[in-house]
Amino acid sequence: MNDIDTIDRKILSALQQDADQSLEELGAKVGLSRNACWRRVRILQDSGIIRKRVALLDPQKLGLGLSVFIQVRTSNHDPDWLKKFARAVKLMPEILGAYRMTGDLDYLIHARVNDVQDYDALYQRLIEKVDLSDVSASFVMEELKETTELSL
Amino acid sequence: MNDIDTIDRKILSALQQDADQSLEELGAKVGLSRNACWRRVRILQDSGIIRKRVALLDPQKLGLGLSVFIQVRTSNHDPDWLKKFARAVKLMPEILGAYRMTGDLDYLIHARVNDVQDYDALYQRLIEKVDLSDVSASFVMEELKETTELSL
DNA sequence: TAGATTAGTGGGAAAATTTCCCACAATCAA
DNA sequence: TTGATTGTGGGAAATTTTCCCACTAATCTA
Repeated sequence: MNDIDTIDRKILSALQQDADQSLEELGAKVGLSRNACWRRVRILQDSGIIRKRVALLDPQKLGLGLSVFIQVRTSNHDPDWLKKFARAVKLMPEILGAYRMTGDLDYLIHARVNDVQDYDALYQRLIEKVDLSDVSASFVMEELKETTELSL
Repeated sequence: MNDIDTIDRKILSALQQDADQSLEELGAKVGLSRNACWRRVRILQDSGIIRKRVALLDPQKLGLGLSVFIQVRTSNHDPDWLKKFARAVKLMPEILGAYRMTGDLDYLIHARVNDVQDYDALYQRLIEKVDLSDVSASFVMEELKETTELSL
């Protein structure tokens, strides 16, 4: 319920970068004792501001070196179609993000695959599950930035 | 160096969902003893397949409810421009991703801000740092899927 | 201003967890 | 059959978490 202050922001920032620190370390970093720090972290977790802690893997090393954004336009706009589309998207693990957008494109999908062949396979699987009138892909040539850290 | 087997994949999958489990728990989940599991996790970390562990925060609760994709075209293609653009993008914490793309758009930026006003502020800051000939934004109306979990 | 409330501090400590080591068993390839 | 790999379980020191408590400093409220 309560608002976040500067120290909380420091804690969150540190944990966004590395969730493996001990409370001792984290406390030192934000200028708080182990105990005071622990209490704040617990509150941040209970409030849901810290959603969870996860491991981030290296896409290259797992053969997912190709990042692709897929722009989707559809003529079909009934709610049933959307439900089916959402389900399909959730079941395909190569798809990391899927968004309904403003503007001229209807949906934007972010996926990670190994290569163009795999992209094509993904594309085929997708259009066989839901009908899409207009699909176009742009591949990522260079990743200038990619982070999970939110601005605080 | 070595290849990843089914058990490794199970470990990675579990840690992508929740990095807070004890080795005991994790071992039970993947059908391994605490010790065997610990050894594998250490190897996965040392090999860099597990890049790091981080806390994921709730964007809504932090006043970052608006997700936006910014399509950028530029007439300027000299390497100096790119360097400046990359630096600008890295310094702006609202920008979560920035990619050089194939296709008709040159760059794609993913950002999170509070509202349209804040988007505009971000836009102003961006174009004052680097000159962009053609910028257009699409806002996310609905998040069908958003995950950091890579397909294994 | 006095009193109450809200943090923070440091000490303490049980419990849990991590991070190894070891001996031994099972499997597989040379 | 031997050696290499990888598992198991036991053990245990070291570290960390997760509280409690008493006390203090700062702040806000009546």
